[in-house]
Amino acid sequence: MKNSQLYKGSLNTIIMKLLEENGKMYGYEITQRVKAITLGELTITEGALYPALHKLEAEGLLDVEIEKVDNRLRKYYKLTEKGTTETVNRLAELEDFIRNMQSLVNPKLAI
Amino acid sequence: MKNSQLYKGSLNTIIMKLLEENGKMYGYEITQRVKAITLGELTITEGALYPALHKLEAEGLLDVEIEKVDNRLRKYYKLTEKGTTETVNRLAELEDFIRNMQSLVNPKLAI
DNA sequence: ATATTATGTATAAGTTTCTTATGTATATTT
DNA sequence: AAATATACATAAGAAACTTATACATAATAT
Repeated sequence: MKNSQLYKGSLNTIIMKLLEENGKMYGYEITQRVKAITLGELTITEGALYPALHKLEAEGLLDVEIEKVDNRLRKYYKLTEKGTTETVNRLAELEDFIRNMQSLVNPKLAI
Repeated sequence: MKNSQLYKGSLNTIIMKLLEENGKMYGYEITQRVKAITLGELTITEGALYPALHKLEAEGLLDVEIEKVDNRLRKYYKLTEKGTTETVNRLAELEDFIRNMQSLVNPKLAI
C-alpha cells in the first residue's frame, strides 16, 4: 500500500525466491511471509499478487495444486523445472541490480 | 534497453542522487554517467529520462537552466530546496528497499 | 565527399506492473 | 451479532517504462 515505487518490478523475483526456499506456498501465505520478513514494511496486495501468480503459471514457471483445508480453498504454487532455472537468473539480476544501485548512491563504497 | 524490470521505479531516485552529488547536470550527461558507473549494465533511454526530468521539474523538485555549448542546446537541471529535502527521503527509502530485498533473498545475512 | 556515430532534446503509442476498489466465501474472535 | 482473519479473484485506472520516431549539430570513419 504505502510501498515506495522502488518495489515495482520486484514482485516476481520475490515470489520465485520464496518458492525456491519453501518448496510450495499459497498466495495468502506469501503475503504474510513477506510482511513478516520485512517487519511490516512491504505489504503485497491481492490485486498485485494473484495476477502475478497466474502469469508465472501461464509462462510455465509455476505449477499449481489445489487443496482444501478447514473447508477453505488453497492454491499451492511451486516452481517448475523451468521456473527453478529462471529463478537462478532472476536472483543474479537482483544482485546486479542491488550492486548497481549501491554504486550509484554510495560511490565511496562501490565494490 | 536490456535492463531488468527491477530498475522500474528507481529512475527518479537515481536522477536526484546524481544531481545532489554533482550540483547540476544535463540529460545526456546523466545517461552517460549512469552507464559509466554501472559499467554499461544500466542504460537509461531518452524515452524514460526526458519525461522523468520534466515531471520532477513540474513537481518543483528540479530547476532548469538552458545553455548553448558548441552551438548545441543543453538543459542543466539542479535540485530545488524542496528537491534537496525530498532527495534525503528518497535515499532513505532506497536504503530500506535494498535492506528488505536482501532480507527476502538472503535470510541468513539479514541484519 | 559522404555516411555513420556521437551529442543533445523531445514526444507519441503501446506495454507492463502496479493500486484501488469490489466481489465471493468460510472460520474465528470480539 | 459484528468484526476480523483467512483465502481466492478480477476490473478499472494510474504510473513508469519501452520502442519508435523526430529534429538538429559536431565529429569521425570510409
